Amino acid sequence: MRDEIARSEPALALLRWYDSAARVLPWRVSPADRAAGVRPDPYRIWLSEVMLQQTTVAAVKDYFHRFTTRWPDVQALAAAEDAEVMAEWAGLGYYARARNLLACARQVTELGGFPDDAKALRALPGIGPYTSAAIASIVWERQETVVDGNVERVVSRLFAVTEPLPKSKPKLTALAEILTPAQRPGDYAQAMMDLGATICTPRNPKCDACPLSGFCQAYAQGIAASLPAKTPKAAKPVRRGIAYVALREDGALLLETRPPRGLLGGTLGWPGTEWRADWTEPLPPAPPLAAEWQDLTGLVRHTFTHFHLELTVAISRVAVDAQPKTGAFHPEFSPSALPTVMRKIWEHAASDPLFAAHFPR
DNA sequence: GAAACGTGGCA
DNA sequence: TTGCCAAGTTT
Repeated sequence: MRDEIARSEPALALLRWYDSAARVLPWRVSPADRAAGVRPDPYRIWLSEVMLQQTTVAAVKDYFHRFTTRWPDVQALAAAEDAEVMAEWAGLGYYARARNLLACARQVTELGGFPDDAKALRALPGIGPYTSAAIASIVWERQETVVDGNVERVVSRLFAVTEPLPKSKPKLTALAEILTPAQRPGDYAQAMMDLGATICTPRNPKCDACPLSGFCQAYAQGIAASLPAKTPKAAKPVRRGIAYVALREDGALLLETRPPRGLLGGTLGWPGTEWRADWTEPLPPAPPLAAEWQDLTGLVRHTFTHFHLELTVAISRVAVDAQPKTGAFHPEFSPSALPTVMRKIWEHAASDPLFAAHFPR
């Protein structure tokens, strides 16, 4: 029991800090409102947590607003078309999240609501160890421990864990679980993440302003900024390919929905060659229809998680009766419905005189 | 366990 | 310009 109390000291200090310093976020219930009995909306917490996976708060905010405006509850989202959700997600990245989001919404609707424990949440598509703990603690006040990048950083510093990630992950998780209080586990989880985002930052941590500095072994040793250590990542290879942008005489553009799995799975894009690292000169063309293709000067560059991409863009204007081998002509087209790499290709093509008349900038 | 999976901001 | 980093999950 004495150990329990001792362990809870950092948690209590953190919660005191959170009560006065909690960030205001569109999906969050303030600590004061939470204390008054306001329960967060599981739909909004779930949606925000999925959007926030490997993604900054700044990048998420507009998407969260558009999603909740268009689909105010999980039943509305469950009834949406796949293509509508993919288009609304376009630009946010990690598109498996959008596919799993919709699958999850449909399962939850079938179940009649979100499960109220971590294990059942964990069984849903797109919900892993982190997200299940986040929803269970924040929404349902379960004593579950969230372990995200923030928590890994905070805990590795508190206990001066010098072993590099990802090998140290089990140790960090165990330490984080010890810290988690039985009271206010949801506010505690959010406080840990706020602390990591605003005070215990990756670079130049603000230890002078940290409510936990008195408990922090890395601070005491003067090594906070160097933690957590991480195993170096492999260098990114370069892949190359050709993208084809066909403009029909009536203004329609040739697009295809990519296969439902893998890179950019289920998103809209321009037809093209494969993106290969073992390219030969010149790259064998693979146009989606027979036409006079004009190679644009310059390259479209884009970097994914594990490779750099350099694309040549070929454009053509085709007759209204043109029959593509792949994809379909879209009379209505918005660049915002494209993932970023495809939007870059569009920007490149639209700047060419052949297209510029149709799409004044 | 390792690799695949996006994007934008920052030093 | 380049590499690191952000509220991870799936296979």
